Amino acid sequence: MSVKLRMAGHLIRRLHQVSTHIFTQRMREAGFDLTPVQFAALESLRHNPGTDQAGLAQAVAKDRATIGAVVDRLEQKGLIARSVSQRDKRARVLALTEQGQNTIAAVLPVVEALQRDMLPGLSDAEYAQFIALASKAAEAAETLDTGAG
Amino acid sequence: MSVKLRMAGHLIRRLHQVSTHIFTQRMREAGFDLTPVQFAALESLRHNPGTDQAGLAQAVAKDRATIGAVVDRLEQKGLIARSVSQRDKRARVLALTEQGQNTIAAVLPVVEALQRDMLPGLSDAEYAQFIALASKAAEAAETLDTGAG
DNA sequence: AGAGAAAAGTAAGTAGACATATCAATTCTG
DNA sequence: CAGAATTGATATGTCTACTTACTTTTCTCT
Repeated sequence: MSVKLRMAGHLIRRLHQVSTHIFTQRMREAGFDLTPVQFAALESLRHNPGTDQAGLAQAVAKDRATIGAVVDRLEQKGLIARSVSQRDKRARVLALTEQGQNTIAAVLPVVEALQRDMLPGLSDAEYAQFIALASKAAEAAETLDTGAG
Repeated sequence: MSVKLRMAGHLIRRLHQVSTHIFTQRMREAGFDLTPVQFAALESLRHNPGTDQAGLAQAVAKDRATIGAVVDRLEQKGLIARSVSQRDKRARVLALTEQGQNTIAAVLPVVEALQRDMLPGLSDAEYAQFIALASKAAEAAETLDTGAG
């Protein structure tokens, strides 16, 4: 067994790559042009309309600069609206447009359906276990303040 | 429980982020300037000197274009040597320089030591289980030809 | 041997990801 | 209330990552 197959970091990078690949592929097949992060942003705004970019960044665990660029593209696609906040002129209030709402509604089942395929070769029990372990680790990391801020 | 916490893709992205963050941080603390992928490339070349860029790309599961850029930077840092292959003038033969060998030797224990911290909040048994499940999924994905080629 | 397919590397373009610095606005503190 | 610290957003730079297109070289098959 090579070194890389023992390395948590390498395995995680590999899984990340696979999941991104599957996401992009299925999305294109379904006739949509959304990246994983763009989807995450839309999904987050669906539940929390009216947040600003910093809030969105925190919600999807990315930094402000990254989310700024993501928001630019989503705005250009007409999926979200960006406006200056009244109470804080620094902040940009975000919300889904009608087209954005339609898109997320249409796309959600596709995304739910592909989750399972991101971890091929695992039984249902193993899949559930993986999700449980990953959740536990991710939450612990969040507590340790490790990651994007 | 929010949607994103059920989503395999989101969890994997989050773990990827945490692992990259820890890697970069510890590396810098140890006085080195190596990214995860640069490390993976060096580690691969240590075991397989004389491969070309396409071979390296396959070994670390990235595409040729990405590895080309990574190799550029490693060459500039003086860690690897790149030369035109005699038997195939298209190919670039790669090998660690002496500095590259010293670097990977010095860095390996640091990297081994931080693997565990990439998955915080997991017991030793859970960590082992995660590695096993991730390996299984990654290998299955490889078989399905999903990912970079 | 010669034509066509395949492969190695590179270039250009897009997107994510983050650090750092900067600017403007807001909040905290003395 | 004035100055300081903080925060929201953006700009810049670096690195990863992949696609598509292109050149050069090699391989294959007739």
